[in-house]
Amino acid sequence: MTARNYGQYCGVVSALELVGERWALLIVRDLLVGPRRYGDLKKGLPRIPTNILSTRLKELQQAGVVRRVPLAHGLVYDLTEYGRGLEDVVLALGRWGFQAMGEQGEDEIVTPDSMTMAFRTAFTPDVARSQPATVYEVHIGDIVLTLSVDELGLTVARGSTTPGIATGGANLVFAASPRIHEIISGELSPESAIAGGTVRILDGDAALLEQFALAFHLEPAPGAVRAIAV
Amino acid sequence: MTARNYGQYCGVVSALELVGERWALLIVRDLLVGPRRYGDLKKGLPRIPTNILSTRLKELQQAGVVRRVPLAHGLVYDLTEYGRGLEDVVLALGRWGFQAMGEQGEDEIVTPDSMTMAFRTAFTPDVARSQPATVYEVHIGDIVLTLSVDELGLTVARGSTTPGIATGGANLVFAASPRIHEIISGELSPESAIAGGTVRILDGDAALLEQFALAFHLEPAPGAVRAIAV
DNA sequence: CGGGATCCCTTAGGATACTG
DNA sequence: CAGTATCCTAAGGGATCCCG
Repeated sequence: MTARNYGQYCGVVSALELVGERWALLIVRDLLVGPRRYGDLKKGLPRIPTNILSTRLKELQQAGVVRRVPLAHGLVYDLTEYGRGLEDVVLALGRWGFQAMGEQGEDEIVTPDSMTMAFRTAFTPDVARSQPATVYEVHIGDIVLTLSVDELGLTVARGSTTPGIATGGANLVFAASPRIHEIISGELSPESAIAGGTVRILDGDAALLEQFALAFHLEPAPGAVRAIAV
Repeated sequence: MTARNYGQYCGVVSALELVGERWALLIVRDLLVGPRRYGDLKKGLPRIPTNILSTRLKELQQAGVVRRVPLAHGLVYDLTEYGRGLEDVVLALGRWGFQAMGEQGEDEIVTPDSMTMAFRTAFTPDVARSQPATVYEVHIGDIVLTLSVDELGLTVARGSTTPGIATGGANLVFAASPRIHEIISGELSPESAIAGGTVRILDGDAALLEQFALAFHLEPAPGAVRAIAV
């Protein structure tokens, strides 16, 4: 344990000693969406070995980042207020990492929680404030997220808000491939996304996709590496 | 290599695959201060094994984060523009980790580069804008940093700007222990810091320490864990 | 079935020595 | 000074098993 300390009196080092181990920040990423059971976390991070998930959760508890909350039956893990302070870190990482995502790999999955945090990352409140309040229902594979944008900001909920009638709550319902990435980066315009089949409008006003592209936008950094050599 | 991939199409994952390995972000932290030679990096990160430093630098180059720059004699490592985009990540980590720093440990060192980034983290431009332009010269152990604050922001330089006459450039010159941490967190007021010996005014107007404490401030988060059990 | 604990094996990473 | 080359420990990966 002594050998694995960085040995510096520094904020960055303190942070890395608490959440710098493998998988730790991905657990935090999912918990930023909401409290999760052990099994939820495992489902959201399929490649994590169960012993690692177990030890990370213990470490995060000891660090005061995560808390076990007993439930009616079972229990959930939840971020403490202190742990919630990691949102800035996760969003900053997501923003920077967005540039290097490139195309979706064969073995790369997309999860509801990672998509939720991705939309939170891409959301630009300043732009959204000048828009009318809008509800988007986005389908990506079998993931359904409802994005509610208003002057207060963004709320992401899992599933459709109106399970019966599609247009009950959402102003725009659309299905997208993970190439929605290119809409958010601005590489693909909303029109050509619809034309090219990346986006399929299921209900509502297709013109709202323009508004969506403005509210959810991440500038690609110059010099970003698109393809990592393997 | 396949086993060490997180296997998710997600910005946070992409970022962690590029800079999430041990020591990587600390190398980036130091390079954010300026280009550094291999030996400089080693000096700034005394606990890093040389083979790890070597492989990290190669990985960071391949990721497009770091670039080798040949010099008149020798060479330096420098961040690419893309790598410089990690500043937000490092500052967010530093801000969050600041809460958990507590007292300086026996085996914990402070380096010029980590202090430089710490001041950049604690700097609050909004407050500083309402202050007159000021130059602080801070001595911490044998580290000397010159902090120039004006309406454009903060510039941190190593050493004294005026090697001959102490007051030539700096409005306030003071020596501080690493407990300067408590001034930045607000736990220790400037007056009591001087009274208690945490800060020793070497030159200039002692009242400027109040202004310093306002310009460099990090709010401690509630629920932060101060002492990590070992 | 949720919530882990245990096992074994591979490999990253720590310590040190050595070289162009 | 700027890195390789070793050797070795311990963290992480993968599968399986356990317990209420």
